[in-house]
Amino acid sequence: MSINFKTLLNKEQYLAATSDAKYLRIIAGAGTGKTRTLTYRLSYLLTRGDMYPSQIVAITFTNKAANEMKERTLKILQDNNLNIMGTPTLSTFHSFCLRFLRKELPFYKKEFTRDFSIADETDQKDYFKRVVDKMHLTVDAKVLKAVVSYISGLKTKGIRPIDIDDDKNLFSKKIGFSIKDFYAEYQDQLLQANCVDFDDLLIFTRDILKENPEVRKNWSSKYKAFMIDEFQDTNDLQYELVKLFMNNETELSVVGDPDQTIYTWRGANHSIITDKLAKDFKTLETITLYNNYRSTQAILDKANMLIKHNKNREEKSLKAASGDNGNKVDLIRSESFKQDADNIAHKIEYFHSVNKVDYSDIAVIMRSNFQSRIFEQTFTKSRIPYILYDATAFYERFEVKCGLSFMRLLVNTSDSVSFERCIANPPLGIGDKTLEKIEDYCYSNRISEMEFCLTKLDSEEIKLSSKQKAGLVNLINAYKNCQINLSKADTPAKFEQAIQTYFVDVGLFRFIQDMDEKEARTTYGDNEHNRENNLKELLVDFKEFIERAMLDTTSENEPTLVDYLINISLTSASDTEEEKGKDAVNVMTAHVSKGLEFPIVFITGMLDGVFPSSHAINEGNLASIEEERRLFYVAITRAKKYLAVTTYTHDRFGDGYAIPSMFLKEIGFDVAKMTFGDFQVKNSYNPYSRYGNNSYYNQRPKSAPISSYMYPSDSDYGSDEKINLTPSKMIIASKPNNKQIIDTNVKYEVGDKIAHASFGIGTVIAVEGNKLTVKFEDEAQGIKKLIAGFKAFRKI
DNA sequence: AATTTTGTGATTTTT
DNA sequence: TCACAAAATT
Repeated sequence: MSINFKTLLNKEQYLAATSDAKYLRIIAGAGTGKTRTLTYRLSYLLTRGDMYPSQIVAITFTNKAANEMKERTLKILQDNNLNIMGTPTLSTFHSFCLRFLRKELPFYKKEFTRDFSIADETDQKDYFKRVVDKMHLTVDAKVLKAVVSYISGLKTKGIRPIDIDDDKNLFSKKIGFSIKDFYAEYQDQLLQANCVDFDDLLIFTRDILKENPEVRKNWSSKYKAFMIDEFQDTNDLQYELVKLFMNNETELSVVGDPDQTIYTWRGANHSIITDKLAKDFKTLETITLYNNYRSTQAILDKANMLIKHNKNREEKSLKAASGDNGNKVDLIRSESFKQDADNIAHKIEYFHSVNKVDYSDIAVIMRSNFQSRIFEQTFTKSRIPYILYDATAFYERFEVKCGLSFMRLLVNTSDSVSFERCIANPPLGIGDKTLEKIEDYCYSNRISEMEFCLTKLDSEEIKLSSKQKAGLVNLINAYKNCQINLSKADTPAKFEQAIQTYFVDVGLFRFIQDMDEKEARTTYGDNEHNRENNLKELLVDFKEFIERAMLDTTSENEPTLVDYLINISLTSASDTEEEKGKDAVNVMTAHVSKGLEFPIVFITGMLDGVFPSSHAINEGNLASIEEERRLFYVAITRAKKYLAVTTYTHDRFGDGYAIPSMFLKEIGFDVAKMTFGDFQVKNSYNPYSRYGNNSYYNQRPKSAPISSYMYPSDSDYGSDEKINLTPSKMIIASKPNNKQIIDTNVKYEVGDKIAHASFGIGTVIAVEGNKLTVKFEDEAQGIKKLIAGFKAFRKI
């Protein structure tokens, strides 16, 4: 049996999936079946038979996308009765580099051990604060914020402290101290803590590959093909990395859509896909997918209308393959953000009860996370189940972070930020002053804070009150006890038990329970044991990880706490895999929505200063607005059958009068004609003024009845309008057992006939060791080189 | 005097 | 939810 690519894909998709071009660029507009093409391309490469699965790398934007592609590809293979030996690597750039560094970092940067931790955003802030202290600087919050964002800007570009010329640096002059020294001190702090941040994962990988030709040679020969998804959001550093991991033999295929570049603030550079790639790889072949299978023409019309306003782009417009115009796109207007949420809830209920639409087929997309709160409240009140794709992910929550800090301390004693968190929550009576003393002592004696506690607590070198000392003694006893328990643990339950005992012993559980109680008294008490439950959830999550790791037969190593901590540090908002069967409305930001699709989509809060964001408006340049426009474009193109955009007349604090987003006018909702009582909305955005002349910052009518600010309504939510919907269900792939035994016993000779999964019947025309040259009966396939022993083909 | 608790006001997007 | 300043506690 073989995969019949031709019947499963359209012409362009087929050409893209089965192309043998060494360098391939696939330009795929929204909804053109990009993921489908990519998974089939991966299946093609896996079964072509000239490389091992382990020699193929597919890079995706999120871990979730990676898992999804893995499942879908395995399903394709399974459906076609194909087995492969081993698995390809599917991961993000960051995870891929992490894998590299876990092997190489301790050898090339000797200060690090294999058990280094990864600093997330919160940790980074703490490290930056330490730098301020260490350098005896007095900087206010604003300046510090500017410094942090300046450094993170440098880091995404791959610029290190040594690359900075301080004399020429204008930023250093502006802030009055050396940014180079500050940045260098930050890196030193991380190094002391045996810790790397997200950007370091990429920078260190690049440096090691660049500085050590033998490492590069070794790693680049490991892989024969790279596939990169969402290539329009790749930055220069990531592109440099790809090239470093490639050699002259390596195949490269990339997929992207320049109109969906939404991460320029993180260095994404879409000229890589539009120009650079063709310059670096002369034989680059390009295939464009233009048939949109996702949305109705009414929705695509809006998307096309919108994106036309971007000057810096190549003309391209989306066409519905179905030819179906579909339902018109609605504009829903309300008086306030509360009413907006009510209206959306109302409409969702209508779809659910009248049109029998599953909640899970509905998405609410917003610009920023702060907009989510009202939907949580409203949906809870209206008993609409929902899943929030939260940026402050589970692992970022205070109580979870505390728990994780205690866990991190177990594997990395140098992690000083975790140490700080541990002695502050629950408080041990050690504050800034005492901590500073301990840190100074540790710094001059070149030991970590935890080592100090474990070995020097009785040495009287630092005066501690009896209470402080008792607290630390209790901590180290629990700590040592936990380490013993962990080393003895051989079942998931015992792993969990060890950590739970630890949490109880250090007083974390008691502390978190007290917090819950206090909060229950001050708030409306809708979340009585929230924090405690989250902490318990962390334990369960850990247990499940160990369980999965123990069942995973592909890994040779025993699962450890280190693996768990490393694994979760790269898990992001879009990765939160809620219970799959749960029928719930999906609430998320436009960024998170990238790559997803839903039959029904509401885009909420189309207001000046919300979408486009006030930041983009304040930056006052065309590029920022164009990026917001692309972001809105991404949001619109998520919708399959029905789309509504919403706006309201009062801003989110309820005290000012909001101006509708400029984008509404651009998609044909003529806001210029809509009056706000005594003034008319003109242009909401003026690229030459810092605060756009008509933005809501400086134009608020002082007093007028709210109702006079209502728009004339053209969208009758809840009416008997007929919506034609055919809810489509995502097919969830089951996990096949992919452990296969390579069949090396079969010997091939010239003249042997073989049957290949993708190419059909062929004849062996040459044998060289385990490499076969096969001529296929299908003229289009021609002659291919295959490796004997692959399950992709067999002797007949 | 050092530390912890309490109140207040502001918040882009994420690997 | 989080940071920061002021008040309360040890």
